[in-house]
Amino acid sequence: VALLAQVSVSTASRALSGGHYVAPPVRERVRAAATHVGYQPNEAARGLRTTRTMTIAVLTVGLRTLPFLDFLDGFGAHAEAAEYTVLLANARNSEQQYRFLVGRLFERRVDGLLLVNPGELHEAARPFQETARPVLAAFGRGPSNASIPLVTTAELDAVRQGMHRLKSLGHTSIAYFDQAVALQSSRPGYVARAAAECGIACRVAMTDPDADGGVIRHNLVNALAAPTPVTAVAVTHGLVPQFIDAVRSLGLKIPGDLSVFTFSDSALIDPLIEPRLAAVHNDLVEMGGRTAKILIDWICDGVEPANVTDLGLSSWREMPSLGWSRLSGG
Amino acid sequence: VALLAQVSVSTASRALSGGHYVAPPVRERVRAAATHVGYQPNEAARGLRTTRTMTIAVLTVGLRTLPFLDFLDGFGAHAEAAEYTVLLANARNSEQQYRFLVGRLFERRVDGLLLVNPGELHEAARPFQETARPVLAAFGRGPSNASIPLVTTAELDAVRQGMHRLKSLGHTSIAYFDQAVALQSSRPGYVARAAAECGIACRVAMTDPDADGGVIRHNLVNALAAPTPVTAVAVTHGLVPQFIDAVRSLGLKIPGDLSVFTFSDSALIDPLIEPRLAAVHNDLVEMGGRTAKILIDWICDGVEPANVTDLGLSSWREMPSLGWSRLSGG
DNA sequence: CTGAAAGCGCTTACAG
DNA sequence: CTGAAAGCGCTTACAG
Repeated sequence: VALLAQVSVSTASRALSGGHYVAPPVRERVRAAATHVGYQPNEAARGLRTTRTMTIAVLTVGLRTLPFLDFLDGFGAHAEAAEYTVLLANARNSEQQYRFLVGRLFERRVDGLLLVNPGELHEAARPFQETARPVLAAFGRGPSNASIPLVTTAELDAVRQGMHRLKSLGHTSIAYFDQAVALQSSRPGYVARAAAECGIACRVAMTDPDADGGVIRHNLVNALAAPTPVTAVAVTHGLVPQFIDAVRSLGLKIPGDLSVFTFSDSALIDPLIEPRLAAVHNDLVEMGGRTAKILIDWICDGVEPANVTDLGLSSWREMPSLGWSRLSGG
Repeated sequence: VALLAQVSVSTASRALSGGHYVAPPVRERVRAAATHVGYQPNEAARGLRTTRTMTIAVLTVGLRTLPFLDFLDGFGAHAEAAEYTVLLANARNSEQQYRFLVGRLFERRVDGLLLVNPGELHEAARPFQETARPVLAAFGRGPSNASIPLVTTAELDAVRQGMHRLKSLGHTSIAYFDQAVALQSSRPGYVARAAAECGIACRVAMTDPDADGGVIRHNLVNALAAPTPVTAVAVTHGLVPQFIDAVRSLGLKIPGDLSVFTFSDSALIDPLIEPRLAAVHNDLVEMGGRTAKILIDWICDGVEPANVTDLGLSSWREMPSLGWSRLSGG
C-alpha cells in the first residue's frame, strides 16, 4: 500500500488509522490505494504491537440451553458494535476441557474473559487475574470464585413473588428440579430460602446434566410419594422437556394435580406446552448487552465493576400452569 | 524465560517447541524455567511469524436453531482435538452484519472458514478465496456460490422415503413450510421434486425468519382451503413450535386430520410434541466432526475437497404423526 | 547442539 | 506534516 501511494509505511499507517497529522491529499491517496489493492489490516500484528487483541472470550460449560442463546445474541451485538470480536469457547460439560480452553484463551491474549456460571472452577481464571486482565462472571459463581466480579439478574425477588403465589394457592410442600451442570449453581439455595420465608417446605432434586427422562420421572414419583406430598414443582429450563414428558406419562394434570413454574422461558419451546408455564422470566438479550458493556468498559477504562452487579432483569410471569384457571374458573 | 534458563531465545524457542536439536539437559532446564515463570506463548506473535493462526471460523446467519448446536458440538470437538480454536461469528439474520463479519474474520487471518448455509451471499467469501484460504460451505449454498466446496448430508433419499410413505397412505396434495432465512436454501427445491416423483402435488410456503405464529396459521388455513386441500405437511425444524401451535388452535388432529413430518429432530423439543413427529433425521454431531476434519485436512495438507461431499448422514424416521397409528389400528 | 540476526505486519515515539 | 528506526513476541534459516 505504502509503495503504491508512494509514501512511507508510517505515513500510510497514520492515514489509515486516525488520519491525523497527515495532509488531506496524501490521506486520500493512501486510502484510495488501500481500497484498490483490497488492503486488510492484520489484526494479529496490530495486537502484537498494541498488546490489545480486540477480542473477548465467552467461556461456557455447555451451549445447549436456549435462553443462553438469547444472552449470546445480546452480548455479541454489543461487542461487535464496540468493534470487539467474540470468541465462544464451549467446554461441553468437561472440567478438563474447561481448563484447557482457559489456556488457549490466554495464549490468544484475549482482552477480557466472561465466565458463564463458572461455579467452583476457580483455578481456571487465575492466569488472567495474575496478569490483571479483566475477568467477569455471569449468572452465578461458586464461593471460591467470590473475587471474580459477578453480573447477574438477581432472581430472588421474582422467585419470592412466585412463592407467595403458591402460598396463596394453598401449597405447603414443593420441589425444585435442577441440573447439576458439573458446576455448582446458587439457585437451589435461594429457591429453598424463598420457599422457607413463605413457610413452604422445599425439596431440591439435582440431576446429572445428561440425565434422561427416566431420572426426572423417578424424582417426580418420589416427590409425590413423600410423607408430605409435593403439590407444586419449580423446574429449571433445561429440564422442562423431560419433566413435561414425565408429567404426561404419569397421567398428571397441570395445574389440576400439580402447579408448575419454570425459569427463563423461551419462545422456542413455550408454545408447545399446554397449559402455558408460569416463569421467573429473565430478559436475557438485554442482560447480554449490559454484560458486554460492563466487560468492555472495564477493558477500556480500567474501571473494575462492583463485586456483584445486579441488573434487575428478572420478573415474575403468571401463567395458567400455576392454578389460575382452577381458581378463577377460567 | 531465556534469561532465567541462561540460554538464548532461539534455544529456548527450540526447547519449548519440538525439542529437537537441543541438548536434553538444556531442554529440561528451559522447560523448568518456563513452568516456573508460568510462561504462556503468545499465539498472535507465533501466528505472525508462521502465518498460521490455528483458528478456524464458523460464520452463521443465525444461531437459534437447536439442531445446529449439535453440529457445533461435533465441529468444536474435532477442531479442538486438532489444536484449533474455533471462532463463532453470528450474523443474526443481517446481511450487512454478515459482510462485516467476513471482514473481521479476514483481518484475524483465520486459517479456514466454514460458511453455514451461505445461500447467495457470495461476495462475502471472496477475500478468502482470493488469498487461497480454505472456505467451505455446509448444509447448502446458492447457485452463485457453486465454487465453494460443499459438505452436506444429502437429504433427498430420506425425503423420497417419506414421500413414498405419504403416497402409500393415500396423500396426493401436501405443503412444505420453511423459513426464508434471508438466504436461499435448496431444500424447498428437492422436497418439491421428491413429491413430484411420487405424483404428489406440493405447495411451498416460505415465511420470514421472524414470522410469528399468525403467519404460519394463515398459511396453514390457506393450504387447507385450497381447491385440492392439503392433507399432509412437511415443516422445517425452526417452524415446528409455531406450526404445532397453529394446528392446536385450529383444533386439528395429527395424524387424524393431517399427516406431519419434520426435518432434523431435536431431543430438546421432541418430547413435548404429541404425537411424536416423523422426521428426516440428520446425525448432526457426526456431521460437525466430519466437516471440521475436511476443513482442517484442507488447511494442513492442501487437499481441496470435492465440490460436494455427501456425508450420507440423513435417514427417515417413522413416527405416529404420519398416520401409522390410524392404519395399524395402534 | 547453540547463538546472533533477520523478519512476520504493524504502531509509535523521535527527529526532521 | 513526514520518514527512518525501534520494537511488539515469536520462529527459522544461517553460521559457528
